[in-house]
Amino acid sequence: MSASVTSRALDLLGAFDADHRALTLSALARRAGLPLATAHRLVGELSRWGALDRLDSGEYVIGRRLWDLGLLAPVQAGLRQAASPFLHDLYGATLATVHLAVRDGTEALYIDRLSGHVSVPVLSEIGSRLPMHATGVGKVLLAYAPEDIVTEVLSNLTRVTAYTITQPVRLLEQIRRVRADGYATTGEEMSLGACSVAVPVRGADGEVVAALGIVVPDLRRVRARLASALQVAAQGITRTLTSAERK
Amino acid sequence: MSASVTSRALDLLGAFDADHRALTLSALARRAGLPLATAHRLVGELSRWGALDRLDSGEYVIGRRLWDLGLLAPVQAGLRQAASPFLHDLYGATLATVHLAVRDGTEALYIDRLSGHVSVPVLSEIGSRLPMHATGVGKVLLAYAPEDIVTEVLSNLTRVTAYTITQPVRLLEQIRRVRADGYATTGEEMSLGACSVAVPVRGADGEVVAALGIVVPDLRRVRARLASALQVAAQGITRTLTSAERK
DNA sequence: ACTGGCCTTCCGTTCACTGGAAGGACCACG
DNA sequence: CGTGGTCCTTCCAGTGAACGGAAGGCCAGT
Repeated sequence: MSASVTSRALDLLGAFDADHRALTLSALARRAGLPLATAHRLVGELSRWGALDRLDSGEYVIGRRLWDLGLLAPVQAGLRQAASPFLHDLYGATLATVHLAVRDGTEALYIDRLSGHVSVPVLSEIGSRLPMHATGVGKVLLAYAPEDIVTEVLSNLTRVTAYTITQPVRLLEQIRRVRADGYATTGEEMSLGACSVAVPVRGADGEVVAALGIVVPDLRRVRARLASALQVAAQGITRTLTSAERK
Repeated sequence: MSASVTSRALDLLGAFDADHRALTLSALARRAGLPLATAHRLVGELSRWGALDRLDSGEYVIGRRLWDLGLLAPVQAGLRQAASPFLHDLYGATLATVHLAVRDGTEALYIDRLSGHVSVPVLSEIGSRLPMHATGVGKVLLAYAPEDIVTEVLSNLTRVTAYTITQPVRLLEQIRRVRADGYATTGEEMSLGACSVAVPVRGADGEVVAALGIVVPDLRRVRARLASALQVAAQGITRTLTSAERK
C-alpha cells in the first residue's frame, strides 16, 4: 500500500507511458489508483510546478519542465552529446539507421537513433527498450554484462521472428564470438528484412558503456566495412568522452 | 513558504540544472532549502521510484525514469519525431548546424539540433533557451507570437554581440519582413562568425508550431538557396504532422 | 586524536493531507 | 426539457503521515 504523498504523486506521473501521453484527470486517477479528489489536488500542484501541462482539451500531458529535467539524466547528458556527431557522420556515410544503446537491466535501451527516409524501417524509438538477444546492440551489451544478467537473459529467450536465437548454448557461443571479434551481427532476428552490425563503446576506464549499431537490409557484402566504420566511430566517442572528463 | 510535501519533492528536483547535474544529499538539501533530514527522506523515496539515481560516489543524479517521462512530453513527442528525418536530410545536404526550436515564453527553446564536426560552432544545445531577438529561429517564432509576447520581448532587447539588434523599431521592421518573405536571417547577432536562416513550421491548422533554422559562417551566396531548402523541409514536416494526426 | 565534512536513523509533536460528499458544467439521448 | 451520463471542482473535519532536531556513525584531512 503506497501511503506517502510523494509516492502518490509519482504514481500519477507513472500513469503516463508511450501509449498514454495525454490523460484526463479521471483517467489519471484511475490509472494511478487514487481517489479523484486526491488526484485532483496533486495534479494541480504538479501542473503549477510545470511537471504536467494541461491542454486546451482538458487533458494532462508531461510538461516542459520534466522534459528539461530528463535531459539532465546522465544516460544521455554525457554519452549522447559525445556520440551525436559520430552518429551523424555514420548516418551521412551510409544513410542507414544508426543506433546508440545502453543496457538497462536485461534490456537494451535506445538512447539515440538516426534514420532518414531511405533507411530500413525498424521498431526502435528513442527511449524504447528491446530484448538483448535479438538485436545487434543488445548482443554487444550482453557480451560485456555481469554474469548474473547474462544468466537471467539466457533463461528467457523469447522468440520474435523465425530467426531469433532461442537456444542458450547458441547465444553463449555468439557472445564469445562478439568478445573475440569486437563486433556483433544479427540477421532478421528482431524483424524480417533487417540485419545489423554493432560494436561496443568504451568509457574512459575501458569498460563498455554503450553499444553503437547500424541496421541494413542485407549484410553480405558490407559486414566487414560496416564493422570497421563503427569501430572507428566508437573510438572517436571514447576519445571525446575521456577528453571531456579530464578538465 | 512552500509547505506541501509535493512541492518540497519538486523543489528537490528543481535543484538540478545544467550546471548541477550531480549533487550530494547535503547540496540538494541546501539548494532546495530543506532540512537535511527531510531531504534525506524525500530523496530516498524519489530514488526508490527511479526519479533519481545514486552514483557510486554517493551523488544523486536525475534517473532514467524521469528521462523516459521527459520523452513523452508533447514538446518533443510529435514534433520532433516528425521533424527528425527532415533535419537529417538538411544536415546531409549542407553539413551545417540545423536547429528545431519552439517558443517558450519569451525565449526560443531548442528541441533538436544536429551538428557534425565540420559545422560552425554554436551555443545552442538541445534543451537550452536563447533570446528570440538574436537568433534566426527566434525571429521567426516572434513574428508569429501573440501581441503581448512581442511587446515584452521588444522592451528587453539585450545586447549580445556588436551586431545584435537592440532598437525595437528595427526589430519590428524585421518581423514584418519575416511575415512577408516567409523566412528570417541573422548576421552575427548572437555569436560572431555565425549567420543563420530560419523558416516557420506550421501545424495541421496552419498555425506556426516551431521554427527550423540553419547556421552557416556566411550568408552571401547561399541565402536564397538555404531559404528554399528550409521551406521544403518545413513543408514536409507539416505534411507528416497532419497525416499522423488523422488516423 | 580531533575537527569538519558527509550520511543515516530515531521518535514525539503537529499540521498538511485525506477523500466522501455535494455541486456545477457539459453532452447526448428520448 | 427533463434525465442520466460523463467530466471537473470545491469543501471541511478527522487523523495519520510528514516533520526536523538531535544523536550517532563514517571517512578524510591535519
